[in-house]
Amino acid sequence: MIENVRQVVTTQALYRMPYYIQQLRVLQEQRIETVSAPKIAELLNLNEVQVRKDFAAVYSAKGKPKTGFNVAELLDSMEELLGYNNSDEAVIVGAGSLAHAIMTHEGFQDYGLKIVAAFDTDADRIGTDINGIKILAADKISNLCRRMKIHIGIITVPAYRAQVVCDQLVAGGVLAIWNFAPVHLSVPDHILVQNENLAASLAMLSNHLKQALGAEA
Amino acid sequence: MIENVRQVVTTQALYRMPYYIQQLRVLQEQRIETVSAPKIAELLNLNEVQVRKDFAAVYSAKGKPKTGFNVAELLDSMEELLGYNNSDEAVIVGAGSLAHAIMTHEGFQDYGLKIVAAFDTDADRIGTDINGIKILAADKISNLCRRMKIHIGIITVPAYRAQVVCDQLVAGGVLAIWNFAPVHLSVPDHILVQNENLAASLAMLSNHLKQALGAEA
DNA sequence: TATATATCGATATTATAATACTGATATCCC
DNA sequence: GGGATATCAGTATTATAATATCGATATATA
Repeated sequence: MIENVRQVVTTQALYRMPYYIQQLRVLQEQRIETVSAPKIAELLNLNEVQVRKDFAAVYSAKGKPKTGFNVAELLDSMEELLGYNNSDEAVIVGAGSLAHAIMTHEGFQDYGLKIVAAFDTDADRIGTDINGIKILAADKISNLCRRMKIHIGIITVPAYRAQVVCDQLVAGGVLAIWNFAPVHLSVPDHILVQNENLAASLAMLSNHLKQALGAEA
Repeated sequence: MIENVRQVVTTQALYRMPYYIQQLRVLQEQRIETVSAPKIAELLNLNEVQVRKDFAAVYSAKGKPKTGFNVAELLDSMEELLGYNNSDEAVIVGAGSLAHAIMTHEGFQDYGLKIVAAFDTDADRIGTDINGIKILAADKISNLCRRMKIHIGIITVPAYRAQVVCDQLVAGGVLAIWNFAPVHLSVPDHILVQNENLAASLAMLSNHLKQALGAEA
């Protein structure tokens, strides 16, 4: 039996990866070739050991005492891990202003996301296009996803529509869903739902403010 | 010495709150007056004990065996906790398409967020308005925040500008920052930075896909 | 060339969050 | 009215993630 030797990348570590990548790119622009875990930890306000472990999880080569890690190689393996090199095709459902923002956001191509179709139910929107991508009628979701072998669906519809849309995406063979609607979606076990919960973030802000202002009083 | 008896609300619990609220509202619309922890757990695909503990953390009254919790009261205390009732004023910096999406998103008022000013450096944008809110020159950030006693700053500028903007907000007395730029921001200890890390979410999706498609092959 | 030191990887410890378990109790149903 | 049972609250356990510690080693410096 072949054991998978490489350490598993934890959810939390994955969340930190984009920050490492961004920081490593800055260092690379400054022509800095090696960097130590403590240095990165200082820059990103993290714990040194945590950084070293995160690196170990994605970068099979070793760091050198007194020197640290090779910036270019680290960057490569992280970008590889996050799939920045091979692009995943996605569709987006709900062609409102949030969809517009996502579709015109240039960064996402660099991150390996390519939106190939958009859907809406609003007759006024169907047939128009955003950033060169045609907006199609929502009843074509499953069909198109299946035909084009789409694996990612992005949901930016209102809460009450989200589950229906989700079901259509799943029926179309989508394997991962990026959900911007503030609802829990029920899906089969093998499907990943990544919730972009803006309301939850706001909850954090609000709670912090309450504490901060309350303590003051 | 007075002890604070109420259980502290953990970060993770706060994240779940908006989902509870959404679900409770659905139940309320259906004229359902009480609900049990196991029922909510089933609907949101959570653990029953977790739900009960989350409830206990925000709702000082008790649930009843065999019956559960009062939907309306639970909802009230959660909305109170998250500050949905008293609205926090905020400014947004970087008037691009993401800012547009946030400013036109109607839900946020309900969540107690009121955006009162927008800033940009682009001369073409300054003086125009989004959704009735004037776009001002970015060099006025600190001043306006201080004058209007703004406590929340939203950052939607490109990565390389984010730290500068952040410093201006902090200088203006802002206490909490909602950061959509994919960079780590350095701030004094008492300031909360809530990162809306879209790149990290994408990383999750991508990683899941790699696993799912890899296993298949 | 010898010594000091920054950093490494590995292991141990601690903190935080999730889940399982247990006895008590309000409601339901016969 | 008297079980049967769903649910509760509280406590115990387990899982996960973060941090501290320690011996080993590559580089720098005297």
